[in-house]
Amino acid sequence: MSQKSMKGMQLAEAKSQFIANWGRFGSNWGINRTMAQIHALLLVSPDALSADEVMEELQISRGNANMNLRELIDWGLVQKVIVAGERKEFFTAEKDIWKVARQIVKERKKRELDLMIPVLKELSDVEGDKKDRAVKTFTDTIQNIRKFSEQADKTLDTMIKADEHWFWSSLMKLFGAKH
Amino acid sequence: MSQKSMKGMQLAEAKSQFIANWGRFGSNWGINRTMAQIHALLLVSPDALSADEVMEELQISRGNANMNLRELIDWGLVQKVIVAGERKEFFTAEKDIWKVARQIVKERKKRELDLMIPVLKELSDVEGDKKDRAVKTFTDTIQNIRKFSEQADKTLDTMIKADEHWFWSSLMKLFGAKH
DNA sequence: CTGAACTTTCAAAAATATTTGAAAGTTTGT
DNA sequence: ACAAACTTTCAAATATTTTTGAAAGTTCAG
Repeated sequence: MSQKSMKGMQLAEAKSQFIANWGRFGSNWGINRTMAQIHALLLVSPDALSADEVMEELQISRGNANMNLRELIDWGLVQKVIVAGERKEFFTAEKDIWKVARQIVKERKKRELDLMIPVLKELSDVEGDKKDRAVKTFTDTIQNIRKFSEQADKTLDTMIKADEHWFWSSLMKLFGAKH
Repeated sequence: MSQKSMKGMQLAEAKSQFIANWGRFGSNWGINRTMAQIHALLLVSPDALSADEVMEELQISRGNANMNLRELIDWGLVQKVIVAGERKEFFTAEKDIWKVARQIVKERKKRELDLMIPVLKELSDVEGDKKDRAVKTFTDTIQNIRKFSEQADKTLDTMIKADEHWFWSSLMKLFGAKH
Protein backbone atom coordinates (compact mmCIF):
# COMPACT_ATOMS: atom_id res chain seq x y z
CA MET A 1 0.00 0.00 0.00
CA SER A 2 0.96 3.59 -0.52
CA GLN A 3 2.65 5.67 2.12
CA LYS A 4 0.70 8.19 4.10
CA SER A 5 0.58 11.47 2.25
CA MET A 6 -0.78 14.90 3.01
CA LYS A 7 -3.09 14.64 0.07
CA GLY A 8 -6.17 12.48 -0.11
CA MET A 9 -6.18 9.24 -1.99
CA GLN A 10 -7.71 8.54 -5.35
CA LEU A 11 -11.37 7.70 -5.56
CA ALA A 12 -10.83 4.07 -6.49
CA GLU A 13 -8.65 3.43 -3.49
CA ALA A 14 -10.86 5.36 -1.12
CA LYS A 15 -13.84 3.44 -2.35
CA SER A 16 -12.27 0.07 -1.81
CA GLN A 17 -11.07 1.12 1.64
CA PHE A 18 -14.57 2.19 2.52
CA ILE A 19 -16.03 -1.06 1.26
CA ALA A 20 -13.48 -3.11 3.17
CA ASN A 21 -14.10 -1.22 6.40
CA TRP A 22 -17.87 -1.20 6.13
CA GLY A 23 -17.66 -4.95 5.58
CA ARG A 24 -15.37 -5.45 8.55
CA PHE A 25 -17.61 -3.54 10.92
CA GLY A 26 -20.82 -4.89 9.46
CA SER A 27 -19.96 -8.34 10.69
CA ASN A 28 -20.19 -7.12 14.30
CA TRP A 29 -23.73 -6.06 13.53
CA GLY A 30 -25.40 -9.32 12.63
CA ILE A 31 -24.90 -8.59 8.96
CA ASN A 32 -22.49 -10.66 6.94
CA ARG A 33 -19.39 -9.23 5.37
CA THR A 34 -20.50 -9.50 1.77
CA MET A 35 -23.87 -7.99 2.52
CA ALA A 36 -22.20 -5.04 4.20
CA GLN A 37 -19.80 -4.67 1.27
CA ILE A 38 -22.62 -4.59 -1.26
CA HIS A 39 -24.34 -2.03 0.92
CA ALA A 40 -21.18 0.07 1.04
CA LEU A 41 -20.75 -0.14 -2.71
CA LEU A 42 -24.30 1.03 -3.32
CA LEU A 43 -23.96 3.77 -0.71
CA VAL A 44 -21.20 5.43 -2.69
CA SER A 45 -22.53 4.76 -6.19
CA PRO A 46 -24.24 7.72 -7.80
CA ASP A 47 -26.38 5.42 -9.91
CA ALA A 48 -28.21 2.21 -9.29
CA LEU A 49 -26.12 -0.86 -10.16
CA SER A 50 -27.10 -4.13 -11.80
CA ALA A 51 -26.34 -7.50 -10.23
CA ASP A 52 -23.61 -7.94 -12.84
CA GLU A 53 -21.95 -4.70 -11.86
CA VAL A 54 -22.01 -5.71 -8.21
CA MET A 55 -20.56 -9.13 -9.07
CA GLU A 56 -17.86 -7.56 -11.14
CA GLU A 57 -16.91 -4.86 -8.66
CA LEU A 58 -16.78 -7.15 -5.62
CA GLN A 59 -15.66 -10.29 -7.43
CA ILE A 60 -18.44 -12.46 -6.15
CA SER A 61 -20.66 -15.07 -7.77
CA ARG A 62 -24.10 -14.51 -9.18
CA GLY A 63 -25.79 -16.56 -6.47
CA ASN A 64 -24.01 -14.71 -3.74
CA ALA A 65 -24.88 -11.32 -5.20
CA ASN A 66 -28.49 -12.31 -5.65
CA MET A 67 -28.86 -13.67 -2.16
CA ASN A 68 -27.27 -10.74 -0.37
CA LEU A 69 -29.11 -8.17 -2.45
CA ARG A 70 -32.31 -9.90 -1.54
CA GLU A 71 -31.44 -9.79 2.12
CA LEU A 72 -30.55 -6.10 1.91
CA ILE A 73 -33.96 -5.48 0.37
CA ASP A 74 -35.45 -7.49 3.20
CA TRP A 75 -33.75 -5.22 5.71
CA GLY A 76 -35.17 -2.24 3.87
CA LEU A 77 -31.71 -0.89 3.06
CA VAL A 78 -31.76 -1.40 -0.70
CA GLN A 79 -34.43 -0.98 -3.35
CA LYS A 80 -34.89 -2.35 -6.82
CA VAL A 81 -35.01 0.27 -9.52
CA ILE A 82 -36.61 -0.14 -12.89
CA VAL A 83 -34.72 1.62 -15.65
CA ALA A 84 -36.72 2.47 -18.75
CA GLY A 85 -35.62 0.46 -21.74
CA GLU A 86 -33.48 -1.93 -19.67
CA ARG A 87 -34.58 -5.43 -19.04
CA LYS A 88 -32.43 -6.16 -16.03
CA GLU A 89 -32.99 -4.92 -12.51
CA PHE A 90 -30.92 -2.26 -10.84
CA PHE A 91 -30.29 -1.71 -7.16
CA THR A 92 -29.86 1.40 -5.12
CA ALA A 93 -29.33 2.17 -1.43
CA GLU A 94 -30.77 4.94 0.71
CA LYS A 95 -27.90 7.38 1.24
CA ASP A 96 -29.21 9.40 4.17
CA ILE A 97 -27.46 7.72 7.08
CA TRP A 98 -30.02 8.85 9.62
CA LYS A 99 -32.66 6.96 7.63
CA VAL A 100 -30.34 3.97 7.32
CA ALA A 101 -29.72 3.90 11.06
CA ARG A 102 -33.39 4.25 11.80
CA GLN A 103 -34.20 1.39 9.48
CA ILE A 104 -31.57 -0.84 11.07
CA VAL A 105 -32.87 -0.04 14.54
CA LYS A 106 -36.38 -0.78 13.39
CA GLU A 107 -35.46 -4.16 11.93
CA ARG A 108 -33.26 -5.23 14.79
CA LYS A 109 -35.91 -4.27 17.28
CA LYS A 110 -38.38 -6.40 15.37
CA ARG A 111 -35.99 -9.35 15.16
CA GLU A 112 -34.57 -9.19 18.66
CA LEU A 113 -36.22 -7.06 21.31
CA ASP A 114 -39.76 -7.85 20.21
CA LEU A 115 -38.97 -11.55 20.43
CA MET A 116 -37.12 -11.29 23.74
CA ILE A 117 -39.79 -9.38 25.67
CA PRO A 118 -42.42 -12.17 25.60
CA VAL A 119 -39.77 -14.67 26.69
CA LEU A 120 -38.87 -12.51 29.67
CA LYS A 121 -42.51 -12.18 30.56
CA GLU A 122 -42.87 -15.95 30.49
CA LEU A 123 -39.78 -16.38 32.66
CA SER A 124 -40.93 -13.77 35.16
CA ASP A 125 -43.23 -16.01 37.07
CA VAL A 126 -41.10 -18.97 37.90
CA GLU A 127 -42.47 -21.20 40.65
CA GLY A 128 -40.76 -21.60 43.99
CA ASP A 129 -40.05 -20.20 47.39
CA LYS A 130 -39.11 -16.52 47.20
CA LYS A 131 -36.90 -17.04 50.21
CA ASP A 132 -34.72 -19.40 48.21
CA ARG A 133 -31.72 -17.35 47.10
CA ALA A 134 -31.54 -19.11 43.74
CA VAL A 135 -35.16 -18.26 43.02
CA LYS A 136 -34.79 -14.73 44.27
CA THR A 137 -31.70 -14.01 42.19
CA PHE A 138 -33.36 -15.46 39.13
CA THR A 139 -36.59 -13.51 39.43
CA ASP A 140 -34.82 -10.29 40.37
CA THR A 141 -32.49 -10.51 37.40
CA ILE A 142 -35.24 -11.35 34.94
CA GLN A 143 -37.37 -8.57 36.31
CA ASN A 144 -34.49 -6.14 35.97
CA ILE A 145 -33.85 -7.16 32.38
CA ARG A 146 -37.53 -6.94 31.63
CA LYS A 147 -37.85 -3.41 32.95
CA PHE A 148 -34.79 -2.38 31.02
CA SER A 149 -36.10 -3.96 27.82
CA GLU A 150 -39.47 -2.29 28.12
CA GLN A 151 -37.84 1.06 28.65
CA ALA A 152 -35.58 0.49 25.65
CA ASP A 153 -38.59 -0.60 23.61
CA LYS A 154 -40.32 2.73 24.17
CA THR A 155 -37.22 4.75 23.54
CA LEU A 156 -36.44 2.96 20.30
CA ASP A 157 -40.00 3.43 19.08
CA THR A 158 -39.56 7.13 19.57
CA MET A 159 -36.31 7.14 17.68
CA ILE A 160 -37.82 5.14 14.84
CA LYS A 161 -40.42 7.81 14.34
CA ALA A 162 -38.15 10.78 14.93
CA ASP A 163 -36.85 13.39 12.58
CA GLU A 164 -33.07 13.63 12.65
CA HIS A 165 -32.73 17.28 13.52
CA TRP A 166 -35.26 17.10 16.31
CA PHE A 167 -33.70 13.94 17.72
CA TRP A 168 -30.11 15.13 17.95
CA SER A 169 -30.88 18.64 19.00
CA SER A 170 -33.14 17.38 21.77
CA LEU A 171 -30.47 15.03 23.01
CA MET A 172 -27.81 17.69 22.85
CA LYS A 173 -29.92 20.20 24.71
CA LEU A 174 -30.67 17.62 27.33
CA PHE A 175 -27.19 16.27 27.75
CA GLY A 176 -25.48 19.58 27.36
CA ALA A 177 -27.62 20.98 30.13
CA LYS A 178 -26.36 18.38 32.55
CA HIS A 179 -22.76 19.50 33.02
CA MET B 1 -47.07 -30.60 42.50
CA SER B 2 -49.47 -30.03 39.62
CA GLN B 3 -48.08 -30.94 36.21
CA LYS B 4 -50.06 -28.57 34.03
CA SER B 5 -50.96 -25.31 35.67
CA MET B 6 -51.35 -21.64 35.00
CA LYS B 7 -48.32 -21.07 37.16
CA GLY B 8 -44.80 -20.55 35.89
CA MET B 9 -42.24 -23.23 35.27
CA GLN B 10 -39.71 -24.67 37.67
CA LEU B 11 -36.49 -22.83 38.30
CA ALA B 12 -34.31 -25.36 36.49
CA GLU B 13 -36.33 -25.13 33.33
CA ALA B 14 -36.65 -21.36 33.46
CA LYS B 15 -32.93 -21.08 33.95
CA SER B 16 -32.08 -23.21 30.97
CA GLN B 17 -34.60 -21.34 28.83
CA PHE B 18 -33.02 -18.08 29.85
CA ILE B 19 -29.53 -19.35 29.09
CA ALA B 20 -30.61 -20.67 25.70
CA ASN B 21 -32.29 -17.40 24.75
CA TRP B 22 -29.52 -15.15 26.00
CA GLY B 23 -27.13 -17.27 23.96
CA ARG B 24 -29.29 -17.09 20.88
CA PHE B 25 -29.57 -13.31 21.00
CA GLY B 26 -25.99 -12.78 22.08
CA SER B 27 -24.78 -14.06 18.76
CA ASN B 28 -26.43 -11.09 17.00
CA TRP B 29 -24.34 -8.85 19.21
CA GLY B 30 -20.79 -9.74 18.28
CA ILE B 31 -20.59 -12.09 21.24
CA ASN B 32 -20.46 -15.81 20.69
CA ARG B 33 -23.14 -18.15 21.86
CA THR B 34 -21.14 -19.85 24.59
CA MET B 35 -19.87 -16.56 25.94
CA ALA B 36 -23.43 -15.29 26.16
CA GLN B 37 -24.55 -18.51 27.83
CA ILE B 38 -21.85 -18.30 30.48
CA HIS B 39 -22.85 -14.71 31.04
CA ALA B 40 -26.49 -15.72 31.40
CA LEU B 41 -25.59 -18.47 33.85
CA LEU B 42 -23.61 -16.10 36.02
CA LEU B 43 -26.34 -13.45 35.82
CA VAL B 44 -28.82 -15.74 37.52
CA SER B 45 -26.43 -17.42 39.97
CA PRO B 46 -26.61 -16.05 43.49
CA ASP B 47 -23.00 -17.05 44.14
CA ALA B 48 -19.82 -16.90 42.15
CA LEU B 49 -19.15 -20.12 40.23
CA SER B 50 -15.91 -21.96 39.58
CA ALA B 51 -14.77 -22.92 36.09
CA ASP B 52 -15.71 -26.52 36.92
CA GLU B 53 -19.24 -25.53 37.83
CA VAL B 54 -19.60 -23.59 34.57
CA MET B 55 -18.25 -26.56 32.59
CA GLU B 56 -20.59 -28.92 34.32
CA GLU B 57 -23.68 -26.75 34.03
CA LEU B 58 -23.21 -25.90 30.35
CA GLN B 59 -21.52 -29.13 29.33
CA ILE B 60 -18.51 -27.51 27.76
CA SER B 61 -14.80 -28.26 27.86
CA ARG B 62 -12.27 -26.74 30.18
CA GLY B 63 -10.53 -24.85 27.39
CA ASN B 64 -13.77 -23.41 26.15
CA ALA B 65 -14.86 -22.31 29.62
CA ASN B 66 -11.49 -20.75 30.31
CA MET B 67 -11.34 -18.88 27.05
CA ASN B 68 -14.86 -17.47 27.20
CA LEU B 69 -14.58 -16.51 30.86
CA ARG B 70 -11.42 -14.65 29.99
CA GLU B 71 -13.16 -12.82 27.21
CA LEU B 72 -16.08 -11.91 29.46
CA ILE B 73 -13.59 -10.45 31.91
CA ASP B 74 -12.05 -8.57 29.01
CA TRP B 75 -15.41 -7.08 28.19
CA GLY B 76 -15.77 -6.04 31.82
CA LEU B 77 -18.88 -8.16 32.29
CA VAL B 78 -17.45 -10.75 34.67
CA GLN B 79 -15.04 -10.56 37.59
CA LYS B 80 -12.84 -13.08 39.32
CA VAL B 81 -13.64 -13.57 42.96
CA ILE B 82 -11.24 -14.89 45.55
CA VAL B 83 -12.92 -17.09 48.13
CA ALA B 84 -11.09 -17.42 51.44
CA GLY B 85 -9.76 -20.89 51.99
CA GLU B 86 -10.38 -21.97 48.38
CA ARG B 87 -7.58 -22.41 45.96
CA LYS B 88 -9.56 -22.17 42.76
CA GLU B 89 -10.95 -19.03 41.20
CA PHE B 90 -14.62 -18.11 41.14
CA PHE B 91 -16.47 -15.92 38.69
CA THR B 92 -19.33 -13.55 39.11
CA ALA B 93 -21.25 -11.19 36.80
CA GLU B 94 -22.61 -7.71 37.44
CA LYS B 95 -26.37 -8.14 37.81
CA ASP B 96 -27.55 -4.57 37.36
CA ILE B 97 -28.57 -4.57 33.72
CA TRP B 98 -28.17 -0.84 33.33
CA LYS B 99 -24.52 -1.23 34.29
CA VAL B 100 -24.18 -4.21 31.98
CA ALA B 101 -25.66 -2.27 29.05
CA ARG B 102 -23.45 0.71 29.78
CA GLN B 103 -20.39 -1.51 29.85
CA ILE B 104 -21.32 -3.15 26.55
CA VAL B 105 -21.89 0.24 24.94
CA LYS B 106 -18.55 1.42 26.27
CA GLU B 107 -16.67 -1.56 24.91
CA ARG B 108 -18.37 -1.62 21.55
CA LYS B 109 -17.80 2.07 21.13
CA LYS B 110 -14.12 1.49 21.84
CA ARG B 111 -13.90 -1.43 19.45
CA GLU B 112 -16.02 -0.05 16.63
CA LEU B 113 -16.93 3.62 16.56
CA ASP B 114 -13.57 4.82 17.85
CA LEU B 115 -11.85 2.84 15.10
CA MET B 116 -14.27 3.88 12.39
CA ILE B 117 -14.09 7.65 12.98
CA PRO B 118 -10.42 8.05 12.00
CA VAL B 119 -11.01 5.96 8.89
CA LEU B 120 -13.88 8.24 7.85
CA LYS B 121 -11.70 11.26 8.48
CA GLU B 122 -9.03 9.80 6.22
CA LEU B 123 -11.57 9.03 3.52
CA SER B 124 -13.11 12.50 3.69
CA ASP B 125 -10.54 14.18 1.57
CA VAL B 126 -10.42 12.07 -1.51
CA GLU B 127 -8.76 13.70 -4.51
CA GLY B 128 -10.68 14.54 -7.63
CA ASP B 129 -13.02 16.87 -9.40
CA LYS B 130 -15.96 17.78 -7.21
CA LYS B 131 -18.06 18.06 -10.32
CA ASP B 132 -17.57 14.38 -10.98
CA ARG B 133 -20.74 12.67 -9.78
CA ALA B 134 -18.82 9.65 -8.53
CA VAL B 135 -16.55 11.87 -6.44
CA LYS B 136 -19.42 13.97 -5.20
CA THR B 137 -21.51 10.99 -4.12
CA PHE B 138 -18.56 9.46 -2.37
CA THR B 139 -17.58 12.56 -0.43
CA ASP B 140 -21.16 13.43 0.43
CA THR B 141 -21.87 9.96 1.76
CA ILE B 142 -18.68 9.78 3.78
CA GLN B 143 -19.32 13.23 5.18
CA ASN B 144 -22.84 12.24 6.12
CA ILE B 145 -21.64 9.09 7.87
CA ARG B 146 -18.95 11.07 9.60
CA LYS B 147 -21.34 13.65 10.97
CA PHE B 148 -23.64 10.93 12.16
CA SER B 149 -20.80 9.04 13.82
CA GLU B 150 -19.55 12.09 15.62
CA GLN B 151 -23.00 12.87 16.90
CA ALA B 152 -23.42 9.26 18.06
CA ASP B 153 -20.00 9.41 19.69
CA LYS B 154 -21.04 12.33 21.89
CA THR B 155 -24.38 10.81 22.75
CA LEU B 156 -22.87 7.48 23.72
CA ASP B 157 -20.28 9.18 25.90
CA THR B 158 -23.10 10.84 27.77
CA MET B 159 -24.88 7.55 28.21
CA ILE B 160 -21.73 5.84 29.41
CA LYS B 161 -21.43 8.35 32.20
CA ALA B 162 -25.12 8.57 33.00
CA ASP B 163 -27.05 7.40 35.98
CA GLU B 164 -29.94 5.13 35.01
CA HIS B 165 -32.75 7.02 36.60
CA TRP B 166 -31.63 10.35 35.21
CA PHE B 167 -31.13 8.89 31.77
CA TRP B 168 -34.52 7.23 31.33
CA SER B 169 -36.51 9.92 33.02
CA SER B 170 -34.87 12.58 30.86
CA LEU B 171 -35.62 10.64 27.73
CA MET B 172 -39.17 9.99 28.77
CA LYS B 173 -39.80 13.60 29.60
CA LEU B 174 -38.35 14.64 26.28
CA PHE B 175 -40.05 12.07 24.13
CA GLY B 176 -43.31 12.10 26.02
CA ALA B 177 -43.58 15.83 25.40
CA LYS B 178 -43.35 15.45 21.67
CA HIS B 179 -46.17 13.02 20.86
C1' DC C 1 12.05 -28.55 46.65
C1' DT C 2 8.04 -31.45 45.36
C1' DG C 3 3.80 -32.71 43.93
C1' DA C 4 -1.07 -31.79 43.93
C1' DA C 5 -4.33 -28.40 42.48
C1' DC C 6 -5.43 -25.50 39.48
C1' DT C 7 -5.12 -22.51 34.94
C1' DT C 8 -3.65 -21.65 30.30
C1' DT C 9 -2.42 -22.82 25.66
C1' DC C 10 -3.01 -24.41 21.13
C1' DA C 11 -3.15 -27.75 17.25
C1' DA C 12 -6.45 -30.63 15.50
C1' DA C 13 -11.44 -31.73 15.04
C1' DA C 14 -16.10 -30.37 14.71
C1' DA C 15 -19.61 -27.25 13.88
C1' DT C 16 -21.36 -23.25 11.32
C1' DA C 17 -21.64 -19.99 7.89
C1' DT C 18 -20.76 -18.46 3.38
C1' DT C 19 -19.96 -18.98 -1.48
C1' DT C 20 -20.12 -21.08 -5.88
C1' DG C 21 -22.06 -22.21 -10.32
C1' DA C 22 -24.88 -24.79 -13.06
C1' DA C 23 -29.63 -25.98 -13.62
C1' DA C 24 -34.26 -24.55 -13.12
C1' DG C 25 -37.44 -20.89 -13.26
C1' DT C 26 -39.39 -16.56 -15.03
C1' DT C 27 -40.31 -12.71 -18.01
C1' DT C 28 -40.54 -10.32 -22.26
C1' DG C 29 -40.11 -9.09 -27.16
C1' DT C 30 -41.22 -10.76 -31.52
C1' DA D 1 -45.28 -20.15 -28.98
C1' DC D 2 -40.40 -19.59 -28.88
C1' DA D 3 -36.11 -18.29 -27.27
C1' DA D 4 -33.08 -14.88 -25.43
C1' DA D 5 -32.36 -12.32 -21.30
C1' DC D 6 -32.47 -12.31 -16.97
C1' DT D 7 -33.26 -14.10 -11.90
C1' DT D 8 -33.58 -17.62 -8.43
C1' DT D 9 -32.46 -21.88 -6.24
C1' DC D 10 -29.77 -25.14 -3.83
C1' DA D 11 -26.50 -29.02 -3.20
C1' DA D 12 -21.80 -29.28 -2.93
C1' DA D 13 -17.42 -26.95 -1.97
C1' DT D 14 -14.92 -23.56 0.82
C1' DA D 15 -13.98 -20.68 4.43
C1' DT D 16 -14.47 -19.27 9.06
C1' DT D 17 -15.44 -19.86 13.80
C1' DT D 18 -15.80 -22.53 17.75
C1' DT D 19 -14.72 -26.41 20.62
C1' DT D 20 -12.02 -30.00 22.45
C1' DG D 21 -8.63 -32.12 25.41
C1' DA D 22 -4.21 -33.24 26.49
C1' DA D 23 0.11 -31.13 27.47
C1' DA D 24 2.48 -27.33 29.35
C1' DG D 25 2.52 -23.82 32.69
C1' DT D 26 1.74 -21.85 37.30
C1' DT D 27 0.99 -21.59 42.19
C1' DC D 28 1.25 -22.94 46.70
C1' DA D 29 1.15 -25.90 51.04
C1' DG D 30 3.96 -28.75 53.40
